Amino acid sequence: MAKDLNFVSQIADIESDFPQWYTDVVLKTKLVDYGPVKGTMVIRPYGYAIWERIQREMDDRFKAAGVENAYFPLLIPMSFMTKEAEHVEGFAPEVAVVTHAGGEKLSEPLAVRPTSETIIGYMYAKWIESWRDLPLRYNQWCNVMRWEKTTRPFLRTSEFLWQEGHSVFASGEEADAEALRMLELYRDFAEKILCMPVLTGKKTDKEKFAGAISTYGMEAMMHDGKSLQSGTTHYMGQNFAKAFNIQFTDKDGALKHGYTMSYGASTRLIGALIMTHGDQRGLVLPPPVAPVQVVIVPVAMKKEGVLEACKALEERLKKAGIRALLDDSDNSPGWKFNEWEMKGVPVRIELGPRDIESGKMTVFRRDTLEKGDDYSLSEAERAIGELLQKIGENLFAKAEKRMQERIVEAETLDELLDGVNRGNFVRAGWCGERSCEDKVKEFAQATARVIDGKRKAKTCVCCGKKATHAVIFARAY
RNA sequence: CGAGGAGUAGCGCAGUUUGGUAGCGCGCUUGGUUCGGGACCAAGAGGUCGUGGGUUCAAAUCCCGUCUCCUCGACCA
Repeated sequence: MAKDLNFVSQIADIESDFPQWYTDVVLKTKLVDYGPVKGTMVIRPYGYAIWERIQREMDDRFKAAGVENAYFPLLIPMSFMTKEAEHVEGFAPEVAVVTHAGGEKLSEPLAVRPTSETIIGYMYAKWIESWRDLPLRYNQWCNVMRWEKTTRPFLRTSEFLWQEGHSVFASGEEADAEALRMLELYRDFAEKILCMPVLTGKKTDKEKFAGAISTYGMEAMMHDGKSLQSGTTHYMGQNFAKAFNIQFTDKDGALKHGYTMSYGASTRLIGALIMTHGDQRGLVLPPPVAPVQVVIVPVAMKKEGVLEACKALEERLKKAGIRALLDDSDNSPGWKFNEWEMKGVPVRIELGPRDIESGKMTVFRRDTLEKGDDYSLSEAERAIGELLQKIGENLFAKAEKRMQERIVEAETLDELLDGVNRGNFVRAGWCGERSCEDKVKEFAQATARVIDGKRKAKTCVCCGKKATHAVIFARAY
């Protein structure tokens, strides 16, 4: 019989050793492996398939919003990086620079893009002449490089994949509205596709993007109560337009600078969904992004008719648009159960002689770990389709409930510290002063994640003066 | 970048204190029996001990350098 019933212990304990749990899960489920260069990751097929699902869903939404895809070069002249003062200050420490090529020293060093505002600004300046050229809204799917001190697969890697959208508008109001509109697009995506509740809102000046007027963020609560920024949008005003001479002749004949905004979401989203839904057995993948939505495990595979029935079921499900996979490998059924549970497949169908004889199938849900055997084989497409839907809704509801239960209020620094120590998000008043924000960080190792625009607060949690905003504070990844 | 830990077969580890033939479990290959929660038997393959140097008759083991990974801080999608 089972030799190693404790196989689950191969994964570190999710409650007491969450960071190690995360590392164990991403490696053991073959989402990623480490590359030979510090901080780089190889995204393996199972992980990349999730990214492809994310790309497709998000890209559809961008296109529906009127954004076009393009591609800009990886290498950026260093002189571009220095044109916007705050931008260069923010990114300089983490830029990788190419100094040699073709066996010779380059006359001008080239930055490996950490983000593409500068090179895109340069190109936009060439393309924009008239108000008729606006708004200009392009997006690119690409890799970027940021030389980070500490790295972790998906969460923070030296090189990562993302999309970056860059738009120019004739007015600041339009550009800022677009930043908010894209933030809502991200939220809708996170909720519907990743089944992940998020908090969205404006960032404090301390947390905003280098060179932006306003930064908006989408924050999600991870299993350990820490926050993960999962997407951001930025309104730059005319900062970049002036640095790169993005000008247009307006309807009134006057030459004006455009207003720019940008937005990005990265492979970090994969880390976010792992740390939102995962449990002690490993991954729990939301059906919309799961590379395999249904795994079919034959029982007593060699028995007459079993494999045939499994294959027929796989074909039917595929035809119904469900990503089904028949595992006809030589491993024992028990081994397959555990393996696919670790890999987070939302639904497992066990099909053996007993099921086939009675015209039923045994169905296991990854989210609740419940197993039912009263599913009619003849209605598999409908039943499984509905179940996948239900699983997605349940994952969202569970995560949403957990997050709401763990948003607490604080009026003093001690309460705030106590709140984050318990793994909560803490909503508190803030006077708007940088010094108070810094002090909160020093005192509680918590940062302002987003400004909660829907709530009011009376007094600043730090200095006790009149609060200008209610802010969500949390420890963050 | 600061503090701590770790690199020995694909994976997990022992061996290092006290230098002396490279070990174990799982996995892998082949054949057979199995299959309703990580099956069993038999036979096999697989390692420049992260890497560079040094000490020594002799280094996985001692010394110096260096690279990578993990955890915790400071910085970030």
